[in-house]
Amino acid sequence: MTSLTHILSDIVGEAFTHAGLPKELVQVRVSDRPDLAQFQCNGAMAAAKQAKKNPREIAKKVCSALTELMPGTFIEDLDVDRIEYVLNEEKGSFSYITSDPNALFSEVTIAGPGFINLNITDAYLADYLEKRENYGVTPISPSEKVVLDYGGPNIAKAMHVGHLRAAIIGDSLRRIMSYAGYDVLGDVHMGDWGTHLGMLIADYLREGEESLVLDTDVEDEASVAKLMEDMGARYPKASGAAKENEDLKKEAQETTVKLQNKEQPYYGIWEKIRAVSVAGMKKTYGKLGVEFDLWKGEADVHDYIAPMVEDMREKGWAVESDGAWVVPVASNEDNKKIPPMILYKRDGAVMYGTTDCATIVERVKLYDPVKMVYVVDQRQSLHFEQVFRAVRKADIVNDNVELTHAGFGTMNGKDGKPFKTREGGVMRLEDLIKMATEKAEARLDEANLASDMDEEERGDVAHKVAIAAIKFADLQNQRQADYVFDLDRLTSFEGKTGPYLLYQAVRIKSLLNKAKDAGEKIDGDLALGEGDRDLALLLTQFPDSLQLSINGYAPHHLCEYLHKLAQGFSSFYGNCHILSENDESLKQSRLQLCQVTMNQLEKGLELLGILVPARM
RNA sequence: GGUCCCGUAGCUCAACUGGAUAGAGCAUCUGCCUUCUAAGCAGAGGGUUGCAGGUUCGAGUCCUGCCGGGAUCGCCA
Repeated sequence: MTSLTHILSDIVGEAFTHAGLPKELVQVRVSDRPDLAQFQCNGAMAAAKQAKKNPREIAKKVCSALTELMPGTFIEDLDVDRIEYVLNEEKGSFSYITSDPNALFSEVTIAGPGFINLNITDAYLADYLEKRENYGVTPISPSEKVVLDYGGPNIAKAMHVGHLRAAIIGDSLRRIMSYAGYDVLGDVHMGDWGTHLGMLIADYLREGEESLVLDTDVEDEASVAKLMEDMGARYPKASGAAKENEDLKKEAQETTVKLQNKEQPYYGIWEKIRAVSVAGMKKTYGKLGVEFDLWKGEADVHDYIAPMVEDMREKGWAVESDGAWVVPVASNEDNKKIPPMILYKRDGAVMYGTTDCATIVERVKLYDPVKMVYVVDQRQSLHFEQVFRAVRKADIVNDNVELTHAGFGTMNGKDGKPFKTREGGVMRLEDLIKMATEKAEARLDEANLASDMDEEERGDVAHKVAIAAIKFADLQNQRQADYVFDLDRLTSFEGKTGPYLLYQAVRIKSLLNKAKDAGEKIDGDLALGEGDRDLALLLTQFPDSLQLSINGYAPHHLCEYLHKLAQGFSSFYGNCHILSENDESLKQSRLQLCQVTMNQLEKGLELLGILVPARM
């Protein structure tokens, strides 16, 4: 990224080197005291700590070095001692101020225990914004292959709100990383090979109702929905029965083993169940606007399992234990108990750890990624710890490949317990989207905004608003922490919400359209004044928010930034004349600022998986 | 019981990994639609960051001990 803070960090870093200080300590960032400065660098204090010296003295040396490095930046050479004497009374700290329009810094100040505060000139700020391509986002080079795993819905089950977070966070990370130059493959990685299917297939066969499955037409939406409905009702019944009855449980386990051995008729029924489920899943993910590059499942790696386990046995990594085949992954250095990872259960069936390992085998073979990232519920952290240890132990991946479980917190209800509907069940994703869409439609009608829209546009706008509300409400939360699922919040359109961001983008669109209708070209230079500076400064922070999001697999940083930007624009919009501005060059400059803001908002929202309607 | 995570405004959440005066939204209150979309703007009130110590120029953030909540601990995923 060549964000403004990176450029400033490089410059101040040079000054550090010049002053004989380690430049790694330099990280210029947006000041958290905007009343004092635009940017700050805390490196002098860190350097002082290392060298056991006075941080203000260090900061002075850095400022002197800055002057030497950038003659012309300052009106005259920085005589630190004199300036301190001169300006001390004025500002309570010493600083250097220039009015040179070609300068980069307009003010450099040392404050408090040793903060180096930096202000840049409006001219440099304008120049930066005009010349930066992609808003300062520079794609990594060379590109790196990344596999992102963020699906995980089980086939034969309706998708519910529990699948929301993985989908939304993962899809956003896919978009963000892709934009930042990574070669990303998003994999839905469905649960299609587990015991729940043995249970379900056994139930169909016992009841003699397998034709319900086999006669379903994958092409026909109603037919698909009907089977999904049937399976959705059947599974809890079968699962409950198996818990009560040992024979049924055994039957389900045996069926699972037969299925995993691809025996008929089990495998044939399964194939149909999977095809139907995928059709249903694609529809739901489609409504959410969540996309995948790979529609793979656990079953797809089945053929990798036997050779993988064989290899592990030969090399002694896999051992027999209580009738099962396991990989011991505990280590002496552990201060916690890590159970061995089970490859084959006593009954011969595989577990999801087995398929997860085999999936890594396949991913290495087919894609050879440098990162594999799992966006999966935090509660599975032990599982991933086991899997990662097992594949490293067995040399399936080498040490420079990153394996990350980017876990997310549980979605709780208002009572602090995992979210349940009033009926005690889980809320379906389809129902959630429907509720939000209806609410958005009502809002359109209420504001009389849709009166001149046709039915299609009205539906499209309502859908975009609904998805924006749901996604933004989720994405703005820090990934790791549990959070409260609040239907009112998820379908709220005011305040810090997705629709608020859409609204700001739409207002700019509308304004720019008006400008174009009036014959404006929107290609003028930026000439920043008092009213424009805050917005312009905000616009430089986009790449930083992306970088933070990538580093932490945490899209909420981007959300935070976009919300600030939208607020900044809204404030600008309320306080400044744009189309009605009499000063022609100022008008042009402001239109330009609007254009950049709009582009960035729209791009940023797109990276969150949110689309902006033409109007709302 | 072992291990791990969490505790920030009435509520829901941030705080760029140790920085300055802890920020947003909702809710409450006060203004603003006769100029570009009021899904908006300007402003007010609201905090002992669970408690008690410690580390240092400096702690919501790090270390210790409590209190409270949650997750997880071999044949489910």
